[in-house]
Amino acid sequence: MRSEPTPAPPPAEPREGARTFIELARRRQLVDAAVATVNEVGYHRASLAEIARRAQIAKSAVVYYFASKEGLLLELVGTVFAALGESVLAAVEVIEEPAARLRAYAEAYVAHVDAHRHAISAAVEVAVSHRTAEGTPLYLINDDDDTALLRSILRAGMEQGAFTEIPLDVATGLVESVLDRAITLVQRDPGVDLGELRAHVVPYLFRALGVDDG
Amino acid sequence: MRSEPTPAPPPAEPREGARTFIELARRRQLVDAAVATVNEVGYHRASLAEIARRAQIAKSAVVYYFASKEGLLLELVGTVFAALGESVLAAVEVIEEPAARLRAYAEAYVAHVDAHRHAISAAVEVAVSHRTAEGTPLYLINDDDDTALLRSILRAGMEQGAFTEIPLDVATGLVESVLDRAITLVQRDPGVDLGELRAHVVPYLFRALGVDDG
Amino acid sequence: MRSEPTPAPPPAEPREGARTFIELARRRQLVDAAVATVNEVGYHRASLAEIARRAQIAKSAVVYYFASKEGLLLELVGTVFAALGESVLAAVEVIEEPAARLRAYAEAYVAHVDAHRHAISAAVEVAVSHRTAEGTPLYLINDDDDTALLRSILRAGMEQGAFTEIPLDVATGLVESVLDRAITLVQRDPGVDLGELRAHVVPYLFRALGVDDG
Amino acid sequence: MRSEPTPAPPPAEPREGARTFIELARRRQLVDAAVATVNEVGYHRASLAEIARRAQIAKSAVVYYFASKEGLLLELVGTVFAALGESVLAAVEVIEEPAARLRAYAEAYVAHVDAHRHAISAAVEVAVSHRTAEGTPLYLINDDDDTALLRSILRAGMEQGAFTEIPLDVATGLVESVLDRAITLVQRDPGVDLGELRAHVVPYLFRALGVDDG
DNA sequence: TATGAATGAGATTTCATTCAT
DNA sequence: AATGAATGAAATCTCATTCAT
Repeated sequence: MRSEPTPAPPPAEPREGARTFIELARRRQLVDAAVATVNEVGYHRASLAEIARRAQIAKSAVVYYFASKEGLLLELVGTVFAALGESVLAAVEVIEEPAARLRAYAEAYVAHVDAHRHAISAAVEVAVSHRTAEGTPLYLINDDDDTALLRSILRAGMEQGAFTEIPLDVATGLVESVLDRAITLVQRDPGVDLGELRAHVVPYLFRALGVDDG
Repeated sequence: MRSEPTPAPPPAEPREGARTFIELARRRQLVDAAVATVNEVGYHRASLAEIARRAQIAKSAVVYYFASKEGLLLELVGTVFAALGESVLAAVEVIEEPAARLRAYAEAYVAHVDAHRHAISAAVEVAVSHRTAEGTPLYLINDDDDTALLRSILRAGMEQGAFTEIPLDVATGLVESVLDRAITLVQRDPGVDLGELRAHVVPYLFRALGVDDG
Repeated sequence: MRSEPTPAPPPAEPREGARTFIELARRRQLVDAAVATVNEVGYHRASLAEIARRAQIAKSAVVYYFASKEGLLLELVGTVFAALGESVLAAVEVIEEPAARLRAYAEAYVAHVDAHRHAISAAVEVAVSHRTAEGTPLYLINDDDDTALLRSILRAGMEQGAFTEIPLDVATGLVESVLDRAITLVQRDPGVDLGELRAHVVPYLFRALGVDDG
Repeated sequence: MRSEPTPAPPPAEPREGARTFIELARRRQLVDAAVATVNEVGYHRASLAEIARRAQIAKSAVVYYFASKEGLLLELVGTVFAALGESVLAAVEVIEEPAARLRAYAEAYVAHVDAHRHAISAAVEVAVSHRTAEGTPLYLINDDDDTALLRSILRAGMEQGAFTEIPLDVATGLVESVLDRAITLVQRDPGVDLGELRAHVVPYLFRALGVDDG
């Protein structure tokens, strides 16, 4: 009988595109539950069952909203780092002068980590631990995007003579490492007080980069 | 009524204490295989089967020598970080002056990471990803020991006025973060050239700590 | 105490009996989608979701119209084989003489398979693969009905001495097997050309049954 | 530490190559259990759990001996059809003349199906129902191999004028279809008596192929 | 000293079905 | 008339560990 196979229209279940209000709420709720789970039991014990239990929902509902566990984890990592990126961008974009931009960047970065420590901790642990089906770790995906802003600040500063000349990659990496100290601390102790770090990190960076902080 | 002279206890099971030569060789072989496995497939796919296959040994032999998978992983992390500690200690202990000691420490640290990148990468991934039965991550175990030497160098430098005054914890953490940039790099790309980093890391640290490097 | 005139019962649920036009259209649409799905991904991956996606309809609508997945599959198999039966019946019923009836039967059968290969392929795969809740395969249901016409032709032919004497069951089965070669071919390759088979199948059957095809 | 990753030696668990006696026994036992399961509940309800239950073994043991459920099924199909192939080959290879070879082929084929009806039924159902990960049905794999012998017999017979001239593909397919009637019968009723079929199938084929069976 | 065999717990994922709207 | 949301059952597979030898 008439059966001309139609070439598979988009799936009827929630994927991409227009999302219901309730769907968005559920997705947010599940990402939150995933953050909590990773923080409490660690990435590799954060099973769907554990996450679903914290969200008070059935395991299969997680798969209903995200196509797979990996889908949920990628959303977690994506949204958390996107938020961090937006924070620093908002702080930096209104400023012109390189040293001031670097200060704004660093302060916004550490402040954001301080304010969103649970989410950041979880996202970093996932990014470090998770591997895609082909074995690629997440931190290898979109590597440049994340550091592009910092790199551009440092480049401008060196070109204008405001910062000591150091190979751009080295400088970017070292500044990033210093800022990531905040992450390391909240990962080790979610209740840690970042006050002292926040007080000293900008002077430390300024000295390291030879900024004349008169 | 302890009168019957109890016969000497049976020779220790391959656990602690006196270890035969062959046993030590096997343990080293297994740690090597674990390092290779973690580097190739990542911590959370580094199963006993995968490790045993690389060691060309039976899965059950791993348990025979280490009692559990966790035993092997702890040994891996322990030996790798002990070796790093020994490298820096050897480099530092013949020197007196704080700035020179810091230079020696930093150079030895990065050189060791450079030379043992596979082992370091694996150990760090395990330390970050693994959790004990109680859920404790490995990087929380013996945390202070690892930084004690660096902390003492920095303390001395500040007391003598060679380094800028910064809260000791903050300073230690920031220096550590900078040095760990080497680890981040080899984790992202096992073939990376650390030359530029090694050339600039000490000047960077010296500036950051206000060392007068005349 | 039946005194209150009970109001007319609500219009029948979309089950049996009078069916609205839209309902019939939906059912046909869903059967078509099921045929396409089975052909594309095979019976045991032809899930409700997959079928509904091809019909551009919600999964739950399938259940709404057919009560269960099995209902849809039974309808698919039923309608497809009914159509085949009608084709051969129409071809045969205007003819009297056994050999001519057999020729008409065979030609109509293979022609129908040729013309409706997608539907036939799917129906056969479902009939072979599906089991009811009690474990009965579908090809065991209504077995005799399908072969009754062929059997009657052969019986008449043998009684009249037009066909070689063979036990009726054996003869019917062997003729059926030969005709089903057409189905096997379209199942293996939906694009196959049945021309050669159609040219040779009747002579082959006539020889096998000893028909004097002068 | 020393970690030159060795390029993954063969797995330590039972795969290919040298097989223990006990391993061979287990594999045979599991194939038998799979045959029984498929016959009793049908292909697509023949789960690992069901198979393991019949073999009185743990589910995971099935995966221990075959790498996956598919591995077991492929072995089932492979061994069953190999045995059928060997039966007919042994019957045919001592004979020269085409008509006699065809008779031997047909009789051996049906006799083997008769004698191994359970295994054949299960293998056919699996071959029809199973799809590989890419969606290919099993009956599309190695299609030619199975019919090569029959085809060569028919070709020789036609070249020598012993059989009616029919396109080789058509002839081979039709003979196969006729012989497969035996399979259809045992699939429909595992206890069926094939006596009548066996008595009439060769004369039927001989007539169909125009063999002068004086 | 070492291993092959076997297992049980748990992980992800699929899916038909239910139900309120 | 139709659907989105949600679920529970079951399926395959992974894996550390145990044990007799």
